[in-house]
Amino acid sequence: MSLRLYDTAARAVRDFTPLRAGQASLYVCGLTVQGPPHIGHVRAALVFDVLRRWLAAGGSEVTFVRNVTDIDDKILAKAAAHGVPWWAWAYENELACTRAYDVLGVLPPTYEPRATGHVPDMVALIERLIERGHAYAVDGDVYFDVRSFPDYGALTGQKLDALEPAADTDTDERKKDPRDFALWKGAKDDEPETASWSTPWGRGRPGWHLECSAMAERYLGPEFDIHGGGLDLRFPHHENEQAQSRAAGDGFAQYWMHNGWVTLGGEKMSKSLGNTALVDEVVQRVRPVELRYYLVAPHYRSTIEFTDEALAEAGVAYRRIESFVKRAAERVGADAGAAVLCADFTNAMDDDLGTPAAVAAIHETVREGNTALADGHDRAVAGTLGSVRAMLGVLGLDPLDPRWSTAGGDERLTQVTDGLVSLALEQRQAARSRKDFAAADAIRDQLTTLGVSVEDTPDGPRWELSR
RNA sequence: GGUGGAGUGGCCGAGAGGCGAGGCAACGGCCUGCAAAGCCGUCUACACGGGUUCAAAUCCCGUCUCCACCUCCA
Repeated sequence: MSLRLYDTAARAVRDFTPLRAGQASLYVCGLTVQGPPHIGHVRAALVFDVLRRWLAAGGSEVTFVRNVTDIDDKILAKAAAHGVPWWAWAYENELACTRAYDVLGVLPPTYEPRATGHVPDMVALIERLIERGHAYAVDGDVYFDVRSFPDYGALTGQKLDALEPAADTDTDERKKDPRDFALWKGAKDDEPETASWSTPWGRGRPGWHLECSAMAERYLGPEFDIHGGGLDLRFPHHENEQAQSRAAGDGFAQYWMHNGWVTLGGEKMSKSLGNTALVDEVVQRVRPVELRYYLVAPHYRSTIEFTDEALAEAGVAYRRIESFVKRAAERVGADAGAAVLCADFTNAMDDDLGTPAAVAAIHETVREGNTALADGHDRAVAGTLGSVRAMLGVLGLDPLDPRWSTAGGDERLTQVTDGLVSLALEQRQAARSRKDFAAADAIRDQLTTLGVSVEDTPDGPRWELSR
């Protein structure tokens, strides 16, 4: 089986056939950097990170572009409220987002363009749209003429006349149709000088949707394979992007993918509801790799209801896998065993990124590995270890990846600790061999109190810092 | 009003006409000096009411509940 993906535009799972064989081009809507990222924001990045890794694992050369929206109404408003320049506010939050992505092991995109750096591309696109009769300028604003484009609404199955007229746009009598949306917004007197650029229609700033069309074309060409983003972007954002680009003559995205929500208390995580869990906060409570497992294991199109219990459970499940990988690596070496993906895993991932079944395949291989470990079948241990690590790698969850290394401490201190614990364990082994179990257990209890958990294995005792 | 989703065992979470996903918890067993870890087993669920079918969690009709988008939004 080859890769099949759910295409929002087709409302069906379709075989993925890239425009250019052996290559895949992706454009994903990144964040509007108006505040620090929460779990929901980062889920979107994680979903497409897994897609990108899977495409690469299949041998594709992936070009992955994820934009940063660094100018918009909210950024301007929040920066003003905090008394800082809008560009400083945007950049500060962009850095916070980058840090959150990095903490969770999201690979950097091939390129990460910012809206403010692409005004000339946007102007050129607007000019094309005006020439083709799909846009018109009024008093420094430029609008897309939705009536001029019969396919408007195709992506999400909207009929123009059935759309609920929006209060703010409906009253604007300069527009030909209330649903016409802004390609370009003329500068207003109360907005900072630095937030406008000069254009043939006067000074102003980009409308939200335009940037993605312009940047996707610049980096990926007039048509590309996959466009992704959160569910809420389907309409109007993605609908408008598609309308602009196609009205301008571009083929644009061949597949549209949208990830589901992270909810809290049954509702979409959002600033306005105040029900957000910031990445920085959650990462204080659980290890980032466990948070990643939690967000990657459910199917990307399903809702994740964020609860501490579910998060803790994900941590336990992940540690089961991690524990096998570490014990197996100690036994046969980290790189023993070929990186073979199980057929179940591959089939699951090919079926619209079925991470739940893929994770189940990992757990089953772990069970085989544990059995091999107990039976002392080192070749089987090596085989399952190689396989498990390869599968985890696709999901960005390999515990042996240096990125997850918790070490980072003083190396000399680590050596001393290791020596001291070994010393204690030798004492304990001596007590055990003379059947003085009271003494042996006392040593183990003391170590436990200090946060060192001890377990006896056929290869002797092993220890690690408990969590 | 328009559009699109969801309701699964104690919990998380897949599946989408027949063959008990997987994980967590619980219980029983094996292993262990005792633990821990691990392994084996038990717990047979699909919102409700009808219908189609030899067979329905899965298809059809109806009902209820919840969520999302149509304004900024991952």
